[in-house]
Amino acid sequence: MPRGPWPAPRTVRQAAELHALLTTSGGILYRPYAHHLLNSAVNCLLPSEPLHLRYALHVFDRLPASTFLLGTALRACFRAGSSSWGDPDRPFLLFRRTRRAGVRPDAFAFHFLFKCSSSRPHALLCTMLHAACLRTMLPSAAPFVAHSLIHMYVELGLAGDARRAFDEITVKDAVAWTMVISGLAKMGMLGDAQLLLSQAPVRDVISWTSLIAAYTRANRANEAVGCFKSMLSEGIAPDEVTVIGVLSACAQLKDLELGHSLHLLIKEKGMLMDENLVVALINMYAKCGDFVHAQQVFDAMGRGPRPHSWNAIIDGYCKHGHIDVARSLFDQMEVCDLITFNSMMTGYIHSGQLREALLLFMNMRRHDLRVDSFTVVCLLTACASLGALPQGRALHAFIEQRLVEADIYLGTALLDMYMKCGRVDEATIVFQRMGKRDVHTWTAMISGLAFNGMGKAALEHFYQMRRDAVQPNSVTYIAVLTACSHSCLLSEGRLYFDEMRILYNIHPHIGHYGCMIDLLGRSGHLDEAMDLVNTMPIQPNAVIWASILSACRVHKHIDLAQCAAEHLLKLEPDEDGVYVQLYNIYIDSRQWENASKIRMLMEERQVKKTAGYSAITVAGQVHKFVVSDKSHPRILEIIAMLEEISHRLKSVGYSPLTSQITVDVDEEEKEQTLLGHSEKLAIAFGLISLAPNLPVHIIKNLRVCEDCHSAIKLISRLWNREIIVRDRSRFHHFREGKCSCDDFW
DNA sequence: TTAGGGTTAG
Repeated sequence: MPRGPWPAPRTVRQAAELHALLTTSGGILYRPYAHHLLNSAVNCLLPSEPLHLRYALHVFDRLPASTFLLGTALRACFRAGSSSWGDPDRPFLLFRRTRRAGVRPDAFAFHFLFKCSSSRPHALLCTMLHAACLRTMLPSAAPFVAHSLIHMYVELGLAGDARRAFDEITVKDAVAWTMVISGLAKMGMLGDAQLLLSQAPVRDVISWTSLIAAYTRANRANEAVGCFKSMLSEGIAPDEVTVIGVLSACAQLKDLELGHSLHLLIKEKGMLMDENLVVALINMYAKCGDFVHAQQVFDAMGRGPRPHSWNAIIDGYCKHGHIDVARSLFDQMEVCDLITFNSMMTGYIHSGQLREALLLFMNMRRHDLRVDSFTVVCLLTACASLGALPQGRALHAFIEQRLVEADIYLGTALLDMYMKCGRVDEATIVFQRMGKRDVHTWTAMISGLAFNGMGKAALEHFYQMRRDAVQPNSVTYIAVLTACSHSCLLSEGRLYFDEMRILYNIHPHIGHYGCMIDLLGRSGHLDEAMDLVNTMPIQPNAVIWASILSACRVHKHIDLAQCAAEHLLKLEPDEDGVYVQLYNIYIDSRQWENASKIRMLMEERQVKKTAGYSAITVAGQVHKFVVSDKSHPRILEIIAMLEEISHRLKSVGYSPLTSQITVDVDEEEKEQTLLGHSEKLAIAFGLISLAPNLPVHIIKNLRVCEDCHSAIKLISRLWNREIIVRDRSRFHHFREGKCSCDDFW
């Protein structure tokens, strides 16, 4: 054992040698110098293996308790705690043991205890440590203790406690101000953070930056940019982190001009282009649709092995519909992560390529990626638009088994899936079980009820939403007005259409006008509907003229129908639906000549009729039928069932609506054509293959024809079967001879 | 032995 000063160890090996000396040479341990040496040994050991740290703590256990060593040991625990092998209880056990030995903890001990507690969600423990600290010392006496105390409460999301800890400090230093402001901002208490910022004696780059980032995270990009401007006007220079936050706000606002000027600022100031800044820049350019610059930054900096910048540009391409470019980048990636897959899958889903999305999902396993709630939300969205109920249910089971953490997005996507599959009861159960509901959740519920023809229930949910103090937004009002129009609730619709402006300052856009015009048209107030078309501040679009056209058909208003059709044919000359609607109107009113003119016009313009189909899922397999389809392997049984249907329908006085068929064939053949409609084939197949207690669930790409609608009502009664048909724009729930749409669709 | 802010997917 050398007598002179022993050099502080620099390597694990030197530290181990020192440990050996310290533990074998007895008396030296009691000299303060040994404590310093031990301390530097721990510094060497900390970033190395868990075994070394355990050894160091083992040595602490055998040393006589001292304030100094407690601090060092707690620091060791804290450093270890950030890795997976740290024992979370150790610091608190150490603290208790030393206190029992009569040792008074000092500021450093409390500092590290608070730091250790930040990662443990244990509010009571924190309060007890806080109280112990106050009994021993004043946090203000050592500013860093006050800082770590605030930090601890912030990390645990305890805003009130963080604020109290701050208020307790008698002499508040600049860091304490910054910490409480950034902490409140991080917890989403933006109003409080903003107020404190205005009261702070010094506002530095960090407090401004945290507020900017928090506004951006809360989707309040305008306010984030506002903060940035105030910060500049106070003469505070932004740094890299500030710029990242503002770039993200620019991406949200699609403010390319500001984004580009920030890029210039980065170059001018020679800011460090680290990965985070590169990601933020690429994201800004890509979200603004400036792929020339996005690609430039990406090619210069982002093509590294790590996926973050790839993710930013891939998501940008997906969001702008350039799925193929995104996919080609995706295929070039060496390392993908969950975000890459989720972005790509979302891209595919939004562009309607559901199969590709599901293939990617299958691929995730090969990359050893665990599915998370984002992924499940993507898949549920796909199930919802496909109407894939069994697959959606499988995902629900996956959630119930807690294989993925459920959050508010997941709950909303799940209830939306059930709604879009026509399962109002299951959607309602999901809704009722959700602990937290935001405006999206309520809107999904209201719009789901609306499309399923339960307008009154939708409005009841709207009242309840407001009772729960959730503010409706523009989309909520679309759902509310849809509920009114699908259930013909005219006076309610009028009320809400006016109310949204007065109560919430939401100005109606084309979608709201569309719902209102649809509602007026359906209720037979075609003049009023046309008044609104003529007086609204926006040019009417195809959806609006299509509503007028359908209302004209129901209310037999030929002249107006012609006018609406003319507008539609100008706006969407290739859309077959318009021709078909107008054609049917002429047929209904027996204007054969006009009808054949429409037919000729279609031929002339080479407009092709979209092939109608109906799909039904049996035992996880989707069966798709087109009109007069003979391709199904069980076609003989299906035909036999169709004959039975025809026979039983006629026995209760039903006569097929053959007037809709204009082809010059005999009545028998017309009946056969109607019987071969895809929805009837799908229902016949459902009746022969599904258990009698299961509802028959059909998904159709076009509107249900009138003959099928009447026939299905009767089938539901005769077979005592619930039949659900999702058509192009709504749901029909057939039960006991009635339909939820009240024959209005 | 002591301190604060951040990006990409629904």
